[in-house]
Amino acid sequence: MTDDPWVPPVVLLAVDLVILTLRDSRLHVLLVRRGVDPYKDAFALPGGFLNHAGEDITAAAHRELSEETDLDVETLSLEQLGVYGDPGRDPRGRVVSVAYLAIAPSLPEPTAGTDAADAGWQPADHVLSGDLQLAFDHRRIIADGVERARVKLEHSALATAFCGPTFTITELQNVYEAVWGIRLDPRNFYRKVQKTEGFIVPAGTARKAVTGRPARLYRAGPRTVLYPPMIRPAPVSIEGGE
Amino acid sequence: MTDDPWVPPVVLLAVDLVILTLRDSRLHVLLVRRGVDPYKDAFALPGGFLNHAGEDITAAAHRELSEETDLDVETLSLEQLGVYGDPGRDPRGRVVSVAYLAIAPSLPEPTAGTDAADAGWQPADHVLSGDLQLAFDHRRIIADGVERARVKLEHSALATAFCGPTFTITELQNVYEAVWGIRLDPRNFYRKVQKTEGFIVPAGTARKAVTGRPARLYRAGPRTVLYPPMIRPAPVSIEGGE
DNA sequence: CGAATAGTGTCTTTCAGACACTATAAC
DNA sequence: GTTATAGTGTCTGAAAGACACTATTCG
Repeated sequence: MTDDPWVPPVVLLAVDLVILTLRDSRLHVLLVRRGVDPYKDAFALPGGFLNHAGEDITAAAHRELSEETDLDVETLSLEQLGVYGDPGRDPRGRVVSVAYLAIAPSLPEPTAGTDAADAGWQPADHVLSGDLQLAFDHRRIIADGVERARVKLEHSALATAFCGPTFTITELQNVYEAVWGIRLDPRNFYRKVQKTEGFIVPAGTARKAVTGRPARLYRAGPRTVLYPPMIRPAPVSIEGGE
Repeated sequence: MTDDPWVPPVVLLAVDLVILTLRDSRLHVLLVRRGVDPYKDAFALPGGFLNHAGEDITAAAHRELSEETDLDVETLSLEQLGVYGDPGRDPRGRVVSVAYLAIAPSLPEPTAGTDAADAGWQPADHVLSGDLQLAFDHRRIIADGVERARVKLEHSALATAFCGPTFTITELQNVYEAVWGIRLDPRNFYRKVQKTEGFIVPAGTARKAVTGRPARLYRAGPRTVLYPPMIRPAPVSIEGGE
């Protein structure tokens, strides 16, 4: 504390979106290619600064989301991931970014990019492995977003956000397998999902596959918190380091 | 959106701390009484603005924490809780606050307040029930912090952060009971905690109670992620609303 | 001895994991 | 019929919940 005429410093506030979806049973993240410096031509998360000083941060996230995807705001999962504000993360000055995690159902279209040079879905494992040049600390943000999605799949009905309005149990299982990166036994998965009351509710039967028995369709149920949770067979590695 | 030479808006960045501890087997949160407007004389979370434009946010949280408590930075749990930036949350202007959650071991001293008019531990349930006049959106932040602590107790060794360097299993059980707000069976708790390898490690035996058999002492083990997790008997209420 | 707290053993039920089996479609 | 996917039934082992019992201190 000082007794001088001290004034608190100001920062630029940005919003970044980690938008995850499933394509070909693999987890993908939406990235744009930057058209301007810094990090020109590198991949980056969709996002941007607040429009005006009075804009709500969550509203800004929704705005950026609808600018980058043609997703319905209603059907959409969007939650705050965290703040990334290391000094020096942005060479332009002190930029503090609020990251959001959004889950999108599989979209047939690659993307309807508007803002950025071009936008597209990139496989998450490819992005995280470090092969792609990413702007700022966005690789870290994506890693945090993927990990958040993994954890939320256990305790919430988030998995249904990856699916369309109706889906089969097998499709739901694909979500878990893709996000967790493991294989699950279909029989046990059926049993577990069915007995978790309110998780999914029947929505008729329909053809989904070209061959084989037609699967029943389900919609997301009213339950948002899963108890007991879905069990992730084993953490990637049992933590122990000291 | 304008096509004028637009410049992004700036915001004031603050840091707020939800510091939780156990006193008399009840969860408490550290609050200060504001000496200045706005919300003069109301209770508020310890915190403040960045010192200078280049200060790291986490560093600012550590700084505020050591200003409010005399806790060792090393032994301390501090993690980001989220961003609270609603326009209008602060009448002075656009203030965006990054909230942090800190867990403190039970301290004999009420507090060594320095910055604020006076500081003290308040029972969490009392604070959350709405009896106390709280500044800004701090009640909401505290509620989020308590909920985060509840969840983290299940999957991490956070509970040991509530205890001193050594503790008995009964003391550890008290942490779970206080934070979760339920009673646990001591026998089953012993079994569960003991077989979670690396959670706690023996640290001799010593007198803790005035009467009865002396309890063994333990220290926090190397494991930070608990797998399998501690099971919270039932969520406060099974979520279902649509 | 009794009171009080610490800690162990055991039974039962529930549930995850493994896997054999049946069901319904296209061809 | 064969092939392919959907869905059910059953066994087994591990672990949570309930709770009787023993252990070690103080007075």
